[in-house]
Amino acid sequence: MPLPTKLQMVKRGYHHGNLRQALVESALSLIEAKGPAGFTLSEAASLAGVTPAAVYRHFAGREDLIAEAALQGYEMFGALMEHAYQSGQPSALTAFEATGRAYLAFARRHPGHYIAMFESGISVNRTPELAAAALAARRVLEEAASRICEHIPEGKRPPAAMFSAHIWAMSHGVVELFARGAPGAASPFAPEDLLESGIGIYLRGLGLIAQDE
Amino acid sequence: MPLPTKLQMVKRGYHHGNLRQALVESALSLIEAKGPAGFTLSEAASLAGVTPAAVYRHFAGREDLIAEAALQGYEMFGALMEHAYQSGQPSALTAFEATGRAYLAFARRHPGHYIAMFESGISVNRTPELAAAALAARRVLEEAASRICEHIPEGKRPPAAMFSAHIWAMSHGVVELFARGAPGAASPFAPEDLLESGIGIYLRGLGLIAQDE
DNA sequence: TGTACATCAGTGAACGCGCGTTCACTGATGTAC
DNA sequence: TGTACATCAGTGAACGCGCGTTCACTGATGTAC
Repeated sequence: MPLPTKLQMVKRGYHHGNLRQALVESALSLIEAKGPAGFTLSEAASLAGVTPAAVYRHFAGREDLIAEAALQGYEMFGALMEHAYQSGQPSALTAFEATGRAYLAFARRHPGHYIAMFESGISVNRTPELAAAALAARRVLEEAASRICEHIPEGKRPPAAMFSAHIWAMSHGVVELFARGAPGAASPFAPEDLLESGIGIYLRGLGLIAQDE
Repeated sequence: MPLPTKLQMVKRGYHHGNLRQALVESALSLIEAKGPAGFTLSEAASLAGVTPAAVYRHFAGREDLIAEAALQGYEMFGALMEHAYQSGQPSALTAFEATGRAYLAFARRHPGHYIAMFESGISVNRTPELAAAALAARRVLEEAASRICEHIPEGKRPPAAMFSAHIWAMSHGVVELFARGAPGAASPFAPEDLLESGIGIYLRGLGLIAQDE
């Protein structure tokens, strides 16, 4: 008896085998290629080799499909941030910097997910599941920020949530303005360098990196 | 003979009087209310009290109308930044901080323009005119950054373009993540405070504000 | 001041299109006996 | 091992809709004489 597993997922008869996930992936490709507005349910269906009506066996509709793509994105994103954080240990500083880089790397490597999450207009409060995944991802950064705050003298220590919001905003801004759209859109600097140096200056402002370094 | 001017713009006969601008303003209201995807040419026309076909007397099509809204946005934006910059003079620092605040204020006060400019997906390189307006706005911030750079000892002085890119990114990130969408979306801090404190810490990192202040 | 005429901003009807969604159906699969 | 049957993932035809866009037109305006 030959091994079936992988082949069965690829082979197509009347039944698809794993249509739900195939649709999510088709949607991601289309979103990546044509933007969230250019994405149509029908096109995603035909890219998955299936009739538009078949989509309704797995999703409530167009929005629901995008929401699933975003959910998977948040889950990946959270996991990547967590992994970056762990790999930067034991130093609180390097762990923190690694999460900053992970943000940009995620946007670069998974543009479809990124768009579904941040540019498709679907609300994170659409389902409790989605909200939870988004919160979990944010928590990683907040946790990293709060760990690093312990190194700041108590008097001048900013709230960790504010600290992480700053970093998140800078990361997001760099991605939106310089990493997406036309490559090298508006700046002579690579987004990675921009983010790295920006975070560096910010951390220096908090007294976490020596002024004379 | 009674004074005609203002009334004629409001009164409507067969001819509108100032349809072009009325369409832009209708488009802005719709974009603000329903997002860039929810905006339709037909709806903008009927909001302006006119048949969809009439739009084609003034614009090449739907995209062209959005582009005009974005263009007017960039022009306003540039002027506001410039004004903020001037009003913060003569101190390079306060002038610079004022431009940061102006970014957020613009997004708050003119959400339709802001969306047309940054979230509608129209490219800044669509027309030379649009590109020029966008560049001019960016130049104000770069100019402010470059003036402030003179206060930094030469050795540790970052390129002004990088400096301004950081500030732009942080401002943009704060707006996107915390000022738009559901109010108070993801942070317990007011966007204004978040931006102000973030820029403050960053400037401290550059040695432009005393560490002990 | 009045008439003829050119201009052109807006009309309204029509178009083709592709969308999201529904529905009764059918064919493949897996299970019970 | 073979047959009957339940399940349900996919089909394909159809729908109503509103979109952007076009076209020949018409009515208001301003100007020349």
